[in-house]
Amino acid sequence: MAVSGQNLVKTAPEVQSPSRPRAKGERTRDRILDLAYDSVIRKGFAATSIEELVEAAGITKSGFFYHFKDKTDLARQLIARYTTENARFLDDMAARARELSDDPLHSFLIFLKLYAEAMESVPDAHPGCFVATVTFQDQSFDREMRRLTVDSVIDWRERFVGWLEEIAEAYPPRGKLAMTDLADSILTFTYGGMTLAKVLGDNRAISRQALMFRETVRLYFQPN
Amino acid sequence: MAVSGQNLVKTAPEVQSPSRPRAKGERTRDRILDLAYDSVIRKGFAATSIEELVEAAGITKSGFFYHFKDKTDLARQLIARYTTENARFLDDMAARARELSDDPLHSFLIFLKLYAEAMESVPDAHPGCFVATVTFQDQSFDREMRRLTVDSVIDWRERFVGWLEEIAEAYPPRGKLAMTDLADSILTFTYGGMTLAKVLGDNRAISRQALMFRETVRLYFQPN
DNA sequence: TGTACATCAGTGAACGCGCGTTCACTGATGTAC
DNA sequence: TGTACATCAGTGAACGCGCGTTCACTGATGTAC
Repeated sequence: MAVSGQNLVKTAPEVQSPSRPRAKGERTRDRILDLAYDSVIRKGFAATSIEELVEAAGITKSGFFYHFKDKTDLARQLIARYTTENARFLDDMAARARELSDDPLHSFLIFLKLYAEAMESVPDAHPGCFVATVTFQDQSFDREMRRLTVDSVIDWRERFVGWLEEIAEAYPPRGKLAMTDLADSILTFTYGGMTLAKVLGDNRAISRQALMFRETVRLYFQPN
Repeated sequence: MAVSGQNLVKTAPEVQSPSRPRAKGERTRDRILDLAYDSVIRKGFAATSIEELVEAAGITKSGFFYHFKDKTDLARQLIARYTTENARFLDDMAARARELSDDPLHSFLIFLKLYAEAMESVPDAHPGCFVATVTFQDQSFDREMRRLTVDSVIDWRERFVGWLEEIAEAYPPRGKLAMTDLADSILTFTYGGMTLAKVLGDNRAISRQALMFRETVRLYFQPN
């Protein structure tokens, strides 16, 4: 209980004495990151002002600059934090799905079901949403940040491709689709579903698309 | 040749004497809209400054305010123009596809092929990209503008739903997917493909996803 | 156990710059008589 | 055919406000001896 209840995200590489109660400054910084996350999801990074963040966090503007070198540094830390969190999110889900079935196709279908459920309850809370929002909106980010997001996307694409190839070996596919394109579909319906959700004000758009893709996979690999 | 070679987009409801050479002011305004379109696609609306637009257009900032009441008015005119253009774009494509086959499924597959081709050559030039970018990025837009985009999205969703239902009547579908979800997929892979294209720097992302969806449709309705 | 110093986590005031917006004014073109 | 006036399509200068950033300073907590 001492350690496990703590914050899930650990950005700073400071490793010493992990059981010690977290410093005050670290909590403030995390609070700012939380607030920034919400605001960026809703309005984008450029429209998120430092002023509104510090007001909500209950400190002054100069307090912000104690924790972050400049606004770009905030972006950097946000991206680092949420690419990590996104990886863990998908990782956990994939692991659970794999546990529930030894068959690659079945576990993949379970994974998509879990994914759809997660998207239905709190679509905005999905850390991938943050990554999508940011990459979509800001060209002003430097190479380092772009690499972080690109790497995380490519990383996941490859893991899905591997999974799909495993499936294709056990279940001969009906068509000649490239597994890469199939894997990309997961990213595509997530990002596209977010947009649709925003446009239509329909929170369930992502999960509906997830279930649709699930049907596609099922039909594509299922023996007649 | 006199009329047909003119600008395709007609925003102003001024109908009198259409064969008269266009006024100087109208050309300037259109030039600004063109420049704004490119910039919004690349950087978003908030990051598009009036200053850069007028410099590129070769006029002064006050000249801008002769043509547009304020910056919001620019957004309004852009949205009006590109929802119209997007409708025409899809309309033409659907009509051509329908001409090439009487069968609803076949013509739909042709439509998706044409769509994929169009996305491959110039993905950014697709007016739908503008609509997506704008709705995704700016919450600050007023009800009138949101309605314009929402209406155009819903309008197209319904047309696709109708088409798909027509197909489902002729070709009994393999599963129990809602036609609405299938229709939404077209929007989803377009928007999601744009994001993917931006993240990976891969222009062909949308067309690859379009062809994947085409396979899905083919498999879903094709008699065994 | 007390004192000296260092670090932490900020405060408060000011600055400067970009950017949207306004306002008075202007040369060129169009229209009425 | 010329004159008077109106509209078009802008110019140029100035304003104000938000917002990111800086800088000198400060109370509280931690550490060395």
